[in-house]
Amino acid sequence: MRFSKDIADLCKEHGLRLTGPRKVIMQVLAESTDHPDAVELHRRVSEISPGVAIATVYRTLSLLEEKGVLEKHTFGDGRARFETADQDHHDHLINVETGDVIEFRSDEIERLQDEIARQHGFDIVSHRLEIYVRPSKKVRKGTGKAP
Amino acid sequence: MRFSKDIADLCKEHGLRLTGPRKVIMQVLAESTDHPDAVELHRRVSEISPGVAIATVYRTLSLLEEKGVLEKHTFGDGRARFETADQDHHDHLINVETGDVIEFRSDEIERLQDEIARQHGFDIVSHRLEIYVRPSKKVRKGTGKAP
DNA sequence: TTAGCTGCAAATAGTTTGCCTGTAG
DNA sequence: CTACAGGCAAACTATTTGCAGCTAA
Repeated sequence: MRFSKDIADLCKEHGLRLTGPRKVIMQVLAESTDHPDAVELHRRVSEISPGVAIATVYRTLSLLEEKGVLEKHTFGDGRARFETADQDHHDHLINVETGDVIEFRSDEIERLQDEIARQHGFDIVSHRLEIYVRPSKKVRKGTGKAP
Repeated sequence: MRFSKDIADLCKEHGLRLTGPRKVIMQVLAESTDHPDAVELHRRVSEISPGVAIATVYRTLSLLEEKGVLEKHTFGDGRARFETADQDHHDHLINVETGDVIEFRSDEIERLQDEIARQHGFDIVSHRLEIYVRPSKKVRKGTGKAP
């Protein structure tokens, strides 16, 4: 997960104090390649800095969401997951067998959504498209997914 | 919300006993035009039959979901909402100002999703598309949405 | 009769909050 | 110095479960 700028700068820009817990939490987020939920994030943070309370993780996450730095997602399983909001918009492909989340983007789908909203007399505020998938049964060379 | 068949038949078909609480819960579901969550459903059920426990509502809902009669949705707000699974597939347009949920379907979007999954070497298990919208600012006759 | 239901209350899981101490700026 | 943060534990919300009595088939 990549932040648009340096952690210190991000805090400064949004009027947040650069504290120890915050540094660690944002550091762990920055180094995550997946979409961890708050509990998992806290677990990772605790490995580096055992004293950090999970309440602090939640407070930091909602603060960052409020500031528009992070986006919250809920992939159907009750828990909230986060990712940086500064990058290009994308949707998600969720592998139901492994839980892996793959990002993708389709301008054509975006355009169709816009059209549908307009047809109903609405403007789009945001949207969420999640495709739950499993590896294709058909053997095809190049998937790199040998069982 | 319309069930594919009579409540009694549905129960029989899935080997479920047609009990008082179940009758009321399914009745209320059948008469709902919105997508109530378990707590709201329990509230409505209680108006008709005050003794029904919310645990029974949850148990009935997950039982019906398990049997494929209902589909569970989570529109970002922690709570699970349900709708009948027998009808044609559709996606949701959520009016963020009123909370109203409007159903729609776009074969073209469906087709594109399929294409994307295939490109990544996956088969679609299911998907979820939610477009969060607000009434268009542009005045257009015929929307029937006078503020 | 009896496996399947139910109500009740207690248990979970995820998340939020109050309070009082700690510290970045 | 002091307003913002953090730790801790209690509070909350949504949902699940154990148990003992009830009932549809």
